[in-house]
Amino acid sequence: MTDDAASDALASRLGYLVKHVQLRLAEASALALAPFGVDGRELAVLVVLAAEYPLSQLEAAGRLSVDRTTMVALVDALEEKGLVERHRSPQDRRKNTVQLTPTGQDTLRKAEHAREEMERQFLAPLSSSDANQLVRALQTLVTAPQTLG
Amino acid sequence: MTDDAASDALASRLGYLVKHVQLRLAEASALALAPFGVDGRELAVLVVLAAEYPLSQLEAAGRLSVDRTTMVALVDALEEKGLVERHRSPQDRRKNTVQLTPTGQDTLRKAEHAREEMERQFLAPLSSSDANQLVRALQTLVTAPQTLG
DNA sequence: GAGGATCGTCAGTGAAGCTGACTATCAGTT
DNA sequence: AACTGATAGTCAGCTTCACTGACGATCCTC
Repeated sequence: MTDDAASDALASRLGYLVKHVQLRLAEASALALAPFGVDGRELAVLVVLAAEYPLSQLEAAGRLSVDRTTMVALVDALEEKGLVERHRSPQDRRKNTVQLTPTGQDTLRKAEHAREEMERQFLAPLSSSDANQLVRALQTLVTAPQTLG
Repeated sequence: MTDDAASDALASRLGYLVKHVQLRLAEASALALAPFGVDGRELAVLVVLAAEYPLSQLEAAGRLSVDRTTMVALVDALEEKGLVERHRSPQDRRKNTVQLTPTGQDTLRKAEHAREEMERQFLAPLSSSDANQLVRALQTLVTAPQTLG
């Protein structure tokens, strides 16, 4: 009874729901990606680097909406693992072009496969049409113009 | 073209979507709650305390799935603002019962109203049936048993 | 009343992300 | 060609958040 009152009070709160979905997803992601030695953020970097070439660190940061100083640490980690290589751009020597090594491409392929399987399991409690609609709704919210104030 | 490739590669990633929805929501929430001097986490504490009384710090922490050491800091902040009061429980003197002050109840009422309006605006890009279904899907995912491994 | 568990508290730790400052480089102007 | 302003990468330092481990106070069971 009182439990229900508290549950109800939280269960409809968007902030609570999104935060906890995120926590659960992060946990499942860490577990699924652990065998490949990368985390979700690093894998996302590999994805954007593979999708477009060549990409500077700043451009990659822009694709992921992360700070350029954050990207430095991400590329550092990936480089130490031998998954990417930095090269000074000949066209603009301020920029680093970052490209995947063969190992990086291999890791990307396997880790992406594991991520897809993890997401499938994560969405398993939903019907496939509900799952699709969830993804579409999230895309809409992320893409929608910010209406602040 | 290449932009689309990168967008596509990210747009369907659940981790990316949920994380960025969470970031946007946190931003909107901070803006909406700023006038009341509380943040989303503090408001959630007020909600569970108002829904059930009396609640110890540990019980409140359990309702929100936060650590008890985190709850200490949250109650500290709320107490400093005069929104809650700690009282040693007479039944079990290890426990603090935490109750809302009149100011706390007033703040809760107003801030909850603002939060609801913020969520309405946040979900405005979706049809109302899509919004309802999104909330239901998130509830399902949060409630579903963890299938780790 | 002795031993083990529970609650609140605090100090320290780690991850994530930011700001600000610095260097190197580029582009446009004169 | 030199000067100016902007840009890319890097680094140090800071903030926030949440955790672990330890501690004292209190409770419960035997």
